Amino acid sequence: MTLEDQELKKVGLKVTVPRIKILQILENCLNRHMTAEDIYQALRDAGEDVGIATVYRVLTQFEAAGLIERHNFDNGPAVYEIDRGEHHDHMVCTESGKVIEFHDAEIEKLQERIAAKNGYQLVGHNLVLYVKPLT
Amino acid sequence: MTLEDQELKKVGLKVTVPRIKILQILENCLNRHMTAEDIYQALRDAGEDVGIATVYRVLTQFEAAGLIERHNFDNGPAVYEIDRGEHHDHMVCTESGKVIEFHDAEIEKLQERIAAKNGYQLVGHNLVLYVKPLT
DNA sequence: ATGCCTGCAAAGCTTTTGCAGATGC
DNA sequence: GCATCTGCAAAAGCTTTGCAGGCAT
Repeated sequence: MTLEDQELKKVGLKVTVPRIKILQILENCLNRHMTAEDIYQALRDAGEDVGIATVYRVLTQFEAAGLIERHNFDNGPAVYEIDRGEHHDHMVCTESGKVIEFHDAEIEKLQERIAAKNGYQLVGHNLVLYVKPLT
Repeated sequence: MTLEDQELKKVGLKVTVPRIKILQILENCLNRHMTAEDIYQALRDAGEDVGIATVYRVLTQFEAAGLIERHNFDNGPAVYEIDRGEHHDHMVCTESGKVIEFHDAEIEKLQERIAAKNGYQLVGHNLVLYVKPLT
C-alpha cells in the first residue's frame, strides 16, 4: 500500500493503475504544470497503455477531490498541478514560456477587500502576470 | 462618414458592413462582455447576413488594432469588450454570472513590484475575482 | 457478484483556415 | 483593376461522452 494508494482511497476513488500512474507523474514531474497531453505522453513514454479520455476523466476527478488544481493560462490548453495546500498565483514569461509561482499575502487581502467593497464575498480568484525579463 | 467609419480607417481597416455593425454592437450593447456567438446572434437578429467566421476574423483584427479587449473567464468561450482606455479587472458572480468591473491602483502597483522582485518586467496581467453575494 | 473504471471511437464546442466569389478604394 | 474582405464549409484543437468489456473490492 503506497502513499499514492492511500491518497486515492482517502478521497473515495478505487485504486487503479491509471490513477496511480497519473498521480505519480504529477507528484514527480520536473515541470510542475502539465497539460493533459503532456501527461498522456509521459504515460506512453513509460509504456503504459492509457487512453487520453481516461487522462481527462482522472484529472477531473482529482480536481474535484482537491488533489490537484487546474489552470487556464490565456487560451491554451488547461494545465494541472499537484495541490500541496500552499496557495499561489502564477507569472508566465512571454518570451520563454516559463511559469513562476508566487504568493503575496497583501494581494490576497486586497482582493477580499475589493469584493467586500462591492457587496460580495470572495470565493476564488485567478491571477496571472505576464512578464518578460528585465532588459 | 460616421464615427465608426473613422475608427476603422484610423487603424487601417477597410470600412465594410460587417466591421461597422460589429463595432456598433460592441459600443452599444447593454451587456459589455459578449461572446463571438452573442455578437453573431445580434447580427442575425438585426437581419445582417454575416458568417460566424467573419465575426471571429473581425474580432481578432479589432483586438490587434487595440479597439477591443478579449478575456477568457474560467474555461468558457472568450468574451470581448470595447477598449475605452480605462484599464480594469473583473469580478464574476458565481451565482448570477454577473460581471462587475473594477480598478484598483494599489493592486496594479503590487503586481509590478512582484514581477520586479523576481527579475521581470510586467507586460500584462489577467485578474478575475470569483465572488458571491454577502449572505 | 456488483458496480466502478477503462479504452476506443465518436461527438461536442469553440475557433481557425482554404477557397472562390464579392466588395471597397 | 487590384487587393482586401466575406461566406461557406471543412478542419483543427481541446475536451467530453456512449458504449461494451475489464477490474477492484
